Amino acid sequence: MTAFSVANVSSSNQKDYLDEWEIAVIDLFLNAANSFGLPKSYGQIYGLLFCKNQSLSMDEVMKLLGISKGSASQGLRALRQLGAVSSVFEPGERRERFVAEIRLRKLVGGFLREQADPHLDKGVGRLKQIESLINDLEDVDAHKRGVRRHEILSGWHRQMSRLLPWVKMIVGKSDRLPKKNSD
Amino acid sequence: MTAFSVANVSSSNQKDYLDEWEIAVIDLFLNAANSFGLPKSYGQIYGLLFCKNQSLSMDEVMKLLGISKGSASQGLRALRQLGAVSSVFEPGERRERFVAEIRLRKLVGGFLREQADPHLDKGVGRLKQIESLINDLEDVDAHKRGVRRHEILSGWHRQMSRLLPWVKMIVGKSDRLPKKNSD
DNA sequence: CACTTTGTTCAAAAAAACTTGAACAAAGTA
DNA sequence: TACTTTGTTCAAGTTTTTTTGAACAAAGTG
Repeated sequence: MTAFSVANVSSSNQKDYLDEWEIAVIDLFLNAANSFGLPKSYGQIYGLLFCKNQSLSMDEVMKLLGISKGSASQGLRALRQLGAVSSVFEPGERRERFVAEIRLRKLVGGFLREQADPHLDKGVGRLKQIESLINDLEDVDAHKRGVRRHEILSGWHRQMSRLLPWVKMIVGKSDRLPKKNSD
Repeated sequence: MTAFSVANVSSSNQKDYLDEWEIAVIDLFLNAANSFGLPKSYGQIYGLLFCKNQSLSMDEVMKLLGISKGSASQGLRALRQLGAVSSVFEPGERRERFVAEIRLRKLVGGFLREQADPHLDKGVGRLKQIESLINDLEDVDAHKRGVRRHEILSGWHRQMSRLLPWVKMIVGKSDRLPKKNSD
């Protein structure tokens, strides 16, 4: 399981199996993706790229993780959209290759931009719609209750909007560790 | 749809249908629950309680939302566990009644406590396991790569741990709006 | 052009998550 | 004790989400 891992190298200087620790890391990201509401395969793909210190092609991702073409294609696209993965074109290589973004600030920023911001934006419209429904109420007490609820929701909305910039800010501080020689 | 809503009051001084704005608010929370990774029915239940200015029994929740006993029971339990709902016993009433927690600070705090904290805690163990797998590596370069990855993950873990207290703090500021007379 | 490689799409299959309701438990009442 | 009300549990059913893989498109090559 440990020992000289010399055999089993493919033509592209790349093992065709995963080390135990890599499997553990991939599983970590699988779970993380899950709890962020992303498909497991996205987590697996990100985890795999995170482990490697060189770019991988979609084909290699498929084979190493044992997932289908469709999953790999869609997962890589979504991860790129989130800013969690970027594609590189090695000179003289025809196919696209992928690397993981490892700056937490970028990962969090991308996630918030793609997931949180749209929700807050939709929230504005929803609140307006609710407000107008409440204004149609004729019963005075019912109206007052509605107005109060709308105020609370608006307050929450404002607070969440104020929170996000802070999150991006705080996560940004002291991101990378002091760079070691490796990589 | 608007007009004098006087008829249709049940024995407990409680309408047995929902106003349009209430339906809209419930739908808002349904969507919100969804994007926080909670079942839709939890969002509906919370939304319903949020709209009302008096406590509701499980039975009323079931009937107003048209959901099953099982969903209502499980949803209310989970929401109470999250601190989003609390139960009250009206004097002389035999059954439990429920009210929504509307302080954002409490809601966020409960969510983080129940969802984020456990993940961070599990993370500690996972990181240790990964570390030990990496220490088993014999190849020097593979080991260095592993160590580097472990360092990165540990850094992320530390950052997320630092972030949570800030979130609770920031959301706490200027929570409630200046209290109006209603309610 | 014919052929290969690379990547996308999407309908159908599989898996996961959620909801239901009947059986059960607990506790109050007569 | 027998009956009622209130609430829980969980296997089975339903819905939603995710994955698969075959068909297709795009682009390079000889």
